[in-house]
Amino acid sequence: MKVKSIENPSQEDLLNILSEGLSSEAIITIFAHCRVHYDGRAKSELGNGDRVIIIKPDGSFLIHQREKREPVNWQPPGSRVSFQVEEDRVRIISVRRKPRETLEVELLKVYLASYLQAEDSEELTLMGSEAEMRDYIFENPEVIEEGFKVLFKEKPIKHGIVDLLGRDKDGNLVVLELKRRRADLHAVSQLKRYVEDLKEEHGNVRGILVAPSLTSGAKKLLEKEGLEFRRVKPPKREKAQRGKQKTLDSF
Amino acid sequence: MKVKSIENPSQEDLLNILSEGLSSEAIITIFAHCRVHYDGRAKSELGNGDRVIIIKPDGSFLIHQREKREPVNWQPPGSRVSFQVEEDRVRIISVRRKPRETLEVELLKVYLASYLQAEDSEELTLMGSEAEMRDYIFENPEVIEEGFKVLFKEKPIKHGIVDLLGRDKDGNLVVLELKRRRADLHAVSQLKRYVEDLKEEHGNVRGILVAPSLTSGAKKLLEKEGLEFRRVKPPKREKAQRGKQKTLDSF
DNA sequence: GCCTAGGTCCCGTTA
DNA sequence: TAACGGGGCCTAGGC
Repeated sequence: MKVKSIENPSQEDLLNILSEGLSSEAIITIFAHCRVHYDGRAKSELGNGDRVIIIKPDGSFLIHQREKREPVNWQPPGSRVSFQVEEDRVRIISVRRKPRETLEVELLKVYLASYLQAEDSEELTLMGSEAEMRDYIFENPEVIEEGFKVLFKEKPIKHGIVDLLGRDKDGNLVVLELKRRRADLHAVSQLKRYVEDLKEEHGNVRGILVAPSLTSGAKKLLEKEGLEFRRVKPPKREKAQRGKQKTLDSF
Repeated sequence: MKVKSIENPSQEDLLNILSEGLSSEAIITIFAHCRVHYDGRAKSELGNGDRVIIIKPDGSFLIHQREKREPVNWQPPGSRVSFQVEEDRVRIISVRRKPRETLEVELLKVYLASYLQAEDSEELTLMGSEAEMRDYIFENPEVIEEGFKVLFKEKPIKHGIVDLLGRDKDGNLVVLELKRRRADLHAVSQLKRYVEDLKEEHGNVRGILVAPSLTSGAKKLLEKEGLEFRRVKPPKREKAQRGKQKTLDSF
């Protein structure tokens, strides 16, 4: 039986769903009027209301209100679930170690208890990421400028990791910072950090921000710092297997 | 009737749940074997598998696999849901405008269709945020150092917005960058940007990173740049109503 | 485990 | 609306 659900379950029904769901590695979903307490990296309280609660077999724990994409409270994968039974109510507790965090849901009224023994071996294939942009430029360095050659992908330097490092036709070192979406002040600061880092050991170093567009503030700071911009949109292409080759030569 | 659920629903049952759920502003939850297509800021494909699908009345749309805290596919609040009926299957489509994004779920087999007319007026109260840290320092500037005085909270400068701006006992301008958790390279770059910005118009400017700890790389860069560190942990205290007072004086 | 950085980030706030 | 920065961010990839 792949799925099980009980509307307005008795306490016994609820405990059965929870035990069976947990032991069979199912995804458990509960509709309930509840209250939530969290303490860990931060601390929170949520008063009584109707929510959707999801417990996954990897320990992920989600509590959703009727709005927003984000769960109002949660626990990340690896957390351990248990439950406490009191006279008239059930408490679900999830504990994470390192950092220590506890999430406690007090179930005041359960409208629906259910689980699904999900079989799913598929993984998402995503197109249009920064990683694809990087591979695209690696293979087509001329989209940056004529004569540009890539030396390194994901190259660790003194303070950080550069997306792409290469040389222009005049032999200058060139740092590329890629953004899949509109680049902001943060992106410029990041690029500036890399350029200053490399300038300490090499002569002239150019920094180019590569993105579909720039925020107004990013443009101002970029120009003030003598950095450059190239407009490139992330390609939405099927990805072939990407080789791990990272270096062409010492520089 | 606050909740409704049907196991292994017929196509008619399923369409009823969807229509009723959407029109009554309920949270809809479906257990289904499905396939998913997304196109928008990026593009993705997800092959057949069992998932939990949640549709909220604000347009939020979540598709969860059996692992991870994050939905494998989603649509943010404000998206518009519709469905298409074919001979043997139902397709749920969610469209967002600005940017244009579409999410399409092909339901191959539905194990459970349900909705909850959730009533919930409670909001989360969170303790231990950076905002609380800021207020704490604003009220207790001596935790930074003896003689330190705050001038501005959340002060916009030329390139960015400074968390706290003040003066030390010698009259030097002091920029504080706060982090509620261990500060990294990014935080140092951010602080450096603010300090360089203010140095252009004021004489000596000190930059202090205020956080519970530092990453190794952040420490190295901080020292190299002549910036400082103060160890402060975010307070987990109940928040009173926070005044909006931001400035004490021109500087 | 720590560090570094991306994300279809989401989200709130402000000009 | 765009811009800016926080987040209990989460997640992936190195080391």
